[in-house]
Amino acid sequence: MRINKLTDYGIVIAVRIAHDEPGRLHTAREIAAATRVPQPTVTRLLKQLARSGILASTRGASGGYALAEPPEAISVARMVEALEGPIALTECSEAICNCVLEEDCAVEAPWQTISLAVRGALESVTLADMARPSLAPPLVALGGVKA
Amino acid sequence: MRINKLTDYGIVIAVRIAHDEPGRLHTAREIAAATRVPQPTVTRLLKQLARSGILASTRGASGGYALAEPPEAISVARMVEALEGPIALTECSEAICNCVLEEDCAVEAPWQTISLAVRGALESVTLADMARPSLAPPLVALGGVKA
DNA sequence: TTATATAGGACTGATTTAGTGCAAATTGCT
DNA sequence: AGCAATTTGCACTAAATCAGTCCTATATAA
Repeated sequence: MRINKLTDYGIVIAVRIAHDEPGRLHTAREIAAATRVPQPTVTRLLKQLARSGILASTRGASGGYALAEPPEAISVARMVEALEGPIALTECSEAICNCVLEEDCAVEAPWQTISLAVRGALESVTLADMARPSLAPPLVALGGVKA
Repeated sequence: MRINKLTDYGIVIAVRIAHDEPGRLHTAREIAAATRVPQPTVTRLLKQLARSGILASTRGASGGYALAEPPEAISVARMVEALEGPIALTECSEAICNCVLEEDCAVEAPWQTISLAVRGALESVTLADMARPSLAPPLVALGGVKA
């Protein structure tokens, strides 16, 4: 029930970029220094975020990375999916359930529902929300989702 | 972004017990045979569920396990917490954030909010819901939790 | 042409997870 | 009393995943 540490780092990195003025390029080295995440790891995460269209990369000298979209348009769900694949809490919540448990396993459908709800939670928080945590986050009083 | 396979098994096991008439005792061997989860693993999970008060155990010959409460009273969140500890998506969503990233890391608060929302989703589905998946689950149309 | 970046992949060590095994305690039955 | 079935608790091992590193190729500015 945890996201990867790498995913966590990736989001911290994206937040770091979102913090700065839009459009400005950030190099892997600069971000590594600022966030204290080891540089090779930063490099890898930046590549991955760029490949999935969240960051825009500019190659060559004086190149770097910038957000490909405004931070309000980038949800946490999207970043998680970019960094660690589709959000599925169990094997059975994926498209093809090939677990070997009892046939009337019966747990599949509820898990898909739960995954959807979790995904909704991650969907409703954006990079912009993460970048300014002093303000009240949008989900404040949300303890349950029943109602 | 996955729950442990063991947690998944644990829930399948609990559902299996919930399926049967209430109060009837189930041995580890019987459940292993029914669910196809290896018996030593079943044993361990049953112990863990019993220790956290979700199952009631009876020792000795003709002993076994039964639900300690009606299935409607046991949420998925509770089972997840019993089997793999508190629900915290990142280190920073825990009580004490001792990550070594930048000081103005700024990601802590939003993560706590997200964790809370995820917890809400897991809270709103009970063992009873898992046990009868043919009926429409309660969260059906829930795509986002913003409103 | 050179220095600075990203792009992509392969590789390694560490940590976690899944699964196993064994000795002790408890209870029912004969 | 003794035996068989069952839970309890801990320790151990093998496998998978994760975090982190390194190297080579490609692109661009000066």
